[in-house]
Amino acid sequence: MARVSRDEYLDVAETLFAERGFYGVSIAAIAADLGLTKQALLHHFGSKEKLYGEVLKRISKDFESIASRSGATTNDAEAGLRTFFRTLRREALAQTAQTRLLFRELLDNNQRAETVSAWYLKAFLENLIAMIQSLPNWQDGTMEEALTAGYQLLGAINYYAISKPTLSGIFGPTVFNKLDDRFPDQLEVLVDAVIQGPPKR
Amino acid sequence: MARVSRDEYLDVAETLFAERGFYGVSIAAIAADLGLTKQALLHHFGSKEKLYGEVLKRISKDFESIASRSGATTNDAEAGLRTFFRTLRREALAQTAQTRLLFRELLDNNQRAETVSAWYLKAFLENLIAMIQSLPNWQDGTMEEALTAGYQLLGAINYYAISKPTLSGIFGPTVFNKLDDRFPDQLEVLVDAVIQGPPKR
DNA sequence: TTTGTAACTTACCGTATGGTAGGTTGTCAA
DNA sequence: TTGACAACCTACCATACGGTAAGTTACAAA
Repeated sequence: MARVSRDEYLDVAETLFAERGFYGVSIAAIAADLGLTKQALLHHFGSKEKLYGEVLKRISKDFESIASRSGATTNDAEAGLRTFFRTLRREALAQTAQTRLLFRELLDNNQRAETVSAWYLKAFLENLIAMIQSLPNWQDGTMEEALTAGYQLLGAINYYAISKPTLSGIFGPTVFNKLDDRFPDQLEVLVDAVIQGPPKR
Repeated sequence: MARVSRDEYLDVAETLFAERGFYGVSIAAIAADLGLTKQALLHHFGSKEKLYGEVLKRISKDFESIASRSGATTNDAEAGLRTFFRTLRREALAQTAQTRLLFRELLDNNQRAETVSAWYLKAFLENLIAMIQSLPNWQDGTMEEALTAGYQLLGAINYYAISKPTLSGIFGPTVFNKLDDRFPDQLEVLVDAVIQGPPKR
């Protein structure tokens, strides 16, 4: 693999899959974006499904490194969690193609079996659970409560990350920029609320 | 339109579009699920795009009625907001096909222009902004801050609503049921945090 | 009893798709 | 200098797709 690097192939494929979904993109379209014929792509990756799988694998690796970089470094659990979600938000907004693609994966899941992303997601979520349960106020919180709390924050971040085109379309780019500006502080409010501990019964 | 009712057509189309996306479903597949040929579908709806549009229109109507039913009935803003999100959560989990389809719409948006959903979404979000800004502690909060806060809560709810297959797959249905059980209380924690007012600067 | 019409059907058609077969070309180690 | 191989290419194929055309059937109003 030489004239065009492997990462370039995957970059283009990732962007297009993220934008239009697996069925919405033809290998010919991806190849055309690279200035190649579709047979070049098939030569390198064997099939469309395998190419898609490679894209997912790479995202999975990227995510692992983000998770490990931002988590567990400090022994102050509260600060660690705050940093974790701050990093996650930054990354989700910076890598929108990846975020979109993972969303599609979440939506399709049941269809294309043997989902690559499920495996890394499991590790990711287990790490998140551990971080929350190590908070001072969460000592008697169950694992399910911790996951629920963490997952709600993930949703808040990711949902917003994929909504840029829609929100910009509805309210205009000026308003959207202000949203971007306010987002971190508002997120901090929710993270703080989680840090207070699980809901009382 | 008689032997099969219009709503049945739309039910099946909605389910399949939600499950596999616009490009992932053929009109022949939808027709087969109804025990018809694809030409019957084309006869009624003209084209695949128009059928899809009809599905979106119906969802849009459903959502409007939910929004109007659950909002603004009371003059206690706090209680109103709590009810609003509680209803939203219940509805998102009950109508997963609709939730999934709207998610896909959010992801595709830029592609198929003239998005039907954007219009109803605008009204929906403006209503949400108004509800938050009418909270006692939000009197000096900007519209962008209110939207950010509301959108984060929407994200928390919707993201979870489409994650059932994945979470069940990763942690098993038993754990997932516990999550379902804990979700409302944890959501209340976040709603409470929002009710406290916008983040201080 | 006829006539109109809605709800379908079978028979096609052009196009796009994923994938195969079999070259051609450039590079680089032996 | 040659041989091998990776990185492409053109040509082709079977299938599936969205959509059109031209019926057929059932039924209800005139």
